Amino acid sequence: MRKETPEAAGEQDALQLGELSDLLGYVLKRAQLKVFEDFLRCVGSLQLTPAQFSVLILLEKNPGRNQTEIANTLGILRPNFVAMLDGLESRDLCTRMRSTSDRRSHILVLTDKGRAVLQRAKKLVASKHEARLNELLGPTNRAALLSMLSKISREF
Amino acid sequence: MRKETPEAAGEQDALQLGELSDLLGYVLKRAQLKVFEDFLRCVGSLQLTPAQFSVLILLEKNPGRNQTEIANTLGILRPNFVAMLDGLESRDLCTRMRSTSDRRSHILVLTDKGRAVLQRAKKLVASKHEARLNELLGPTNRAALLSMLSKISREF
DNA sequence: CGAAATTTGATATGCTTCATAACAATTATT
DNA sequence: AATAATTGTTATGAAGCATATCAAATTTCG
Repeated sequence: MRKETPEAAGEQDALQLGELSDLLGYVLKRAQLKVFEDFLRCVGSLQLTPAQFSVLILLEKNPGRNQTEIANTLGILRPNFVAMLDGLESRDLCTRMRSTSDRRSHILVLTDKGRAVLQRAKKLVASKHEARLNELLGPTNRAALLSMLSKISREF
Repeated sequence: MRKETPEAAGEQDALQLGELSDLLGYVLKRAQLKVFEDFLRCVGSLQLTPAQFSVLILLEKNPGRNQTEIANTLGILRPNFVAMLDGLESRDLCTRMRSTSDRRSHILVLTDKGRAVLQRAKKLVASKHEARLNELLGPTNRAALLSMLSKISREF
């Protein structure tokens, strides 16, 4: 077994990233993977993925909405949202209720358990996940980062 | 057909994102999708995905490396890199050459066509893709954004 | 040296995400 | 009333991502 250093398995010398280090999309993707990874570490004990967490947050802030509305604002396609809701509903985190005004649509509501899990998740995210980012970047930089990313999401 | 405004299909009022707008992972993912989308618009005429583009860049800056080394630095698992290389090789953009020093490994080399396509891709990326980002953020902000994202990739 | 362990590229496989077409039930349009 | 559109759903396929396994080649080390 050749093991020169504890890490760097497979490379003898570090490779040159070249213009990749200046390619925003590349750095963005790498950072996003890291952040999601840490999210799962922090909130994984509640068995919540980032996508599921985002759904619960939206249900809490927007009561009375149906599947299409929630899915659309999250960029989830309606067909793919069905299985996702099945999962949340089977764990009793939310419920589909037939709308009385439009019997085609399902109004989505958080259950008490869903609300409780969401509160715990929010605390984990704030105290572990976002806190670690704050420590790494500092509050000012973190705010600037969020602002620029939001701008890209909206206007790019 | 009820069509109040040209856009916003499916929602009557915009939903509240709530704490999602302050969740770095959420904003990061949305921004990343937008950037990749634009990358494909700009360089799609060359039939290059972001991942393929990153491979070609790495091959150019790191001649004489094998599949494991290239895949590892890009975070691609070796099994998944095989089909990717098959695609690039079938389009005559790169070649696998058996190493003379280690007959297990394949040295990856850019073909002339691969080099030419890469140059054209780089120009498209610089003149259309990154230029648009520069216009949106400004050079200073863009540099700060890159710096913070790199820091997250490395140290988070 | 020579047996055992490791590495490399590859195949098979499964899971998750993402995208499209189509359908029944219901509602809106005209 | 007839037609079109919307909602949730199913089926389906492509793409990304992960693991186990394999043969060939190399390295390690008794």
